[in-house]
Amino acid sequence: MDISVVAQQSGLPASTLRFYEEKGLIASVGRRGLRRLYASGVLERLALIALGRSAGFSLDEIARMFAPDGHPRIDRRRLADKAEELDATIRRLSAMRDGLRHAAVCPAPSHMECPKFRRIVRAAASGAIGRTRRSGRPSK
Amino acid sequence: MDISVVAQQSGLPASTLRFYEEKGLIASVGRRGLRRLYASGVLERLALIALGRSAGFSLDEIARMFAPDGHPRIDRRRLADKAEELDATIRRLSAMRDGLRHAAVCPAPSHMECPKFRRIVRAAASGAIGRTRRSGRPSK
DNA sequence: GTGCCACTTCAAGTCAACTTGAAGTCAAGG
DNA sequence: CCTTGACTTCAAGTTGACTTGAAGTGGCAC
Repeated sequence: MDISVVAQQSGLPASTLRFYEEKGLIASVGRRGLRRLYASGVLERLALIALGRSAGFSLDEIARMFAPDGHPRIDRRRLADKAEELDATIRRLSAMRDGLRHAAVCPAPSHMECPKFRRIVRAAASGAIGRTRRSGRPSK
Repeated sequence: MDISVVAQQSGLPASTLRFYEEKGLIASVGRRGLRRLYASGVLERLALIALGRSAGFSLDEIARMFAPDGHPRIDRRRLADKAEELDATIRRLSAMRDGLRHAAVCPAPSHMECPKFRRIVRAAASGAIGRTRRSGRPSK
């Protein structure tokens, strides 16, 4: 398969595929002239990479999850750890969501006069809610 | 208050406070020589900023939430929207967490032989689980 | 009065995951 | 055979939220 085909099938831009190859995340099976040729298995590989990204692994971490032979060698322990991590994030975000929802309908004239709002402000300040790189689309 | 006091009380490095001031997120009440002096209210302000960050607002978005007079003018609609956004993220991460948990204990000899695992791989690939900037500490 | 050192400014660096641009190559259709 | 344009490489740029470094300043304990 040509890079454009893989791009089309995977939904990733060709530049990303080249970038992933440079990073060792995927490999081409050869060249036709200068042009990369990919085996169809690369699509499953890309799906695994997408999965890892969704789960919050960095590209470097994902790269380390493939054995040198190219087969995924996924440490079950790491998965469980990441699940725990996700769970903590979920709890944090849930608290946040509930706080925002309350603030959105709170009848207090100013947010700072609402005890509930002040409580989540304190929680955020104390780091109980915690510093985070965010999820979701950058909202405008 | 001296910048070092604010740093100490807020847990933020002085460099971050200067950066926030430059961005217009906080303001000093004056100077003693070159040194910034902060009113104690800056701590509440920083708490609000921390809250906004936790909720996934960018610094620019947060800056826009303060009226020119310095008072928070938080649009309830934006809060509700952000809560919705968080909720979507939470659902996504929950699916991910469950998938990871299963994979961590799955008895299949290789992950790719487990139907459940293959299902979440497909979900990730199709973008149903979705692209994201991540939460939580960069794991080593 | 004087020396120390916490403060100051400003430019540049960092990190992750890509994207963009310029300049070059070459397989394939006409 | 020759043009076309999708590919190639490599370097540099992007974004957001800061951090770091160099060089300078001045408040305050002595």
